[in-house]
Amino acid sequence: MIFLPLLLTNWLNQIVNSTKMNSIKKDNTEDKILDAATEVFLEKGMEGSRMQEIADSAGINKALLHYYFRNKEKLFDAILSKIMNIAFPQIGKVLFSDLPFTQKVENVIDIYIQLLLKHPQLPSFLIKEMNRNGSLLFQFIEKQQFKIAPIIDAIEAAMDRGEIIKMPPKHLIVNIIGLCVFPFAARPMVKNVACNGDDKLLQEFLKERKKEVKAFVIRAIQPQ
Amino acid sequence: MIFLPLLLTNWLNQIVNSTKMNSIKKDNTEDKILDAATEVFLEKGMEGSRMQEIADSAGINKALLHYYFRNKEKLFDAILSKIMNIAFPQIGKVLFSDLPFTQKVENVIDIYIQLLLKHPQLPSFLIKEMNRNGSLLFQFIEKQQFKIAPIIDAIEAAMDRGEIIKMPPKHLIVNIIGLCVFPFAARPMVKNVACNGDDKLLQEFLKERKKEVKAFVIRAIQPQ
DNA sequence: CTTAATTTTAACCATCTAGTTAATCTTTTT
DNA sequence: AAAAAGATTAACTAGATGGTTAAAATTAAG
Repeated sequence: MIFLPLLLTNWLNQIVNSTKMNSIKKDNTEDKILDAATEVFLEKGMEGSRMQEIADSAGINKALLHYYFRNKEKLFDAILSKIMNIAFPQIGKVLFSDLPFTQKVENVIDIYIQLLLKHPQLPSFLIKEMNRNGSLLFQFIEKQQFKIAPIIDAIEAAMDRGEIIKMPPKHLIVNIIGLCVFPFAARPMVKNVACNGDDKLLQEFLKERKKEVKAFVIRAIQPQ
Repeated sequence: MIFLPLLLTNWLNQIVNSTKMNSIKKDNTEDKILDAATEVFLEKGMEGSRMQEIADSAGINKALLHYYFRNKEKLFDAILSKIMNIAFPQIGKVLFSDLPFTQKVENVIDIYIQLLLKHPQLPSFLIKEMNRNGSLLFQFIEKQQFKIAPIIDAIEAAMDRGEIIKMPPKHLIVNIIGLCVFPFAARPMVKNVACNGDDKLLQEFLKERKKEVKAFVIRAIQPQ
């Protein structure tokens, strides 16, 4: 029975790595720019980033940035879809498999926190940008034809089957995402208040989240 | 028995209002500036805000801003402590009362979400600023002599008494705060994905959080 | 009422930053 | 090899923005 967790880990890494951003190092200039821009934008957001810093970070002249991407907005758009595709991984596969619902929930939490451990700046970046320009989200969600309805249907079906307790599905979704995402968004606070400002303790705490969030959610949704 | 919820509501409002920011409208310039600055900074953050906009919003000349507050940083610091004192309300009183622990948890959730309904920009503001300048938090927490240890002790005591299930106290704290805060931080997403972009639906959803978060947390921590 | 101190303003300055231009270096094509 | 196309650079421009200054308006003091 020991191979089961191994298999899960393996398959989980596949999903996460399929969306890795430091793709195969091409030495062509466009990719160098995109990689540098992704890093800087993720760290400082659209408004906090400087074209000069991105140029320096890519090891090129600032004018070359405008040669490849006409302006800052175009460059930002170019990396945004990349980032979005990382942030909204295809959890459909997990959700519409025929595992018990609680198992699906555990898998989703595993995938998400694994992803966040790899890209810890993602939540604060997205929160910053969506609050700066709400239509960003809207555009992306329309383009990706992302629909929440089937997820809600799946949750309601599980409730009807008595697999989990009844509650408004949207609140369940927000709860799960919030539990995964919040400590990463508020990392500096968690680090200072809960981990004495120690980076290693923080890292450990965030890794523990996988186990703790799963246990917490399961207790909250399992029928008595 | 009908007066009990009335009393609770009343007392809850007292706590929330004791930290209200639109204090008694004085017409002196300094307060006009502080009010305007608080609003603009909360909305757009330190870097996104413009001194000109704050001046306009306060109905004064830009130079007057520098007359009262030497520079942007000083002005920001002035409003930050104000905002911090709103964001970290004295939950000590609730936590160290002698109610059953689950009751304390419910009260804390009520207080927090009530506060967030009044100041919905708080979470995204704090996340933005703490990620921009981590030491902001650190300084404030040191100044306020905020200690997490007694809270953890109270939680552990409740666990030892068997009032709630055993789990790492820090994770419980992060879970509760995350469940309260996240949907406000990610408002634009919740609005678009869960509420069809409708503001009224969003408002209703956020109000429902009080009830839903309480029920969710209680189920997750109560002994079987 | 006059003078001094305080408050407010318009105009200005310095700096930062996105974006442009024209020239140079490199690669590809013929 | 010559010419053309593409990639890269240094130097520059325009506009925004934080901050200053000196004068004008207002209030307080004698």
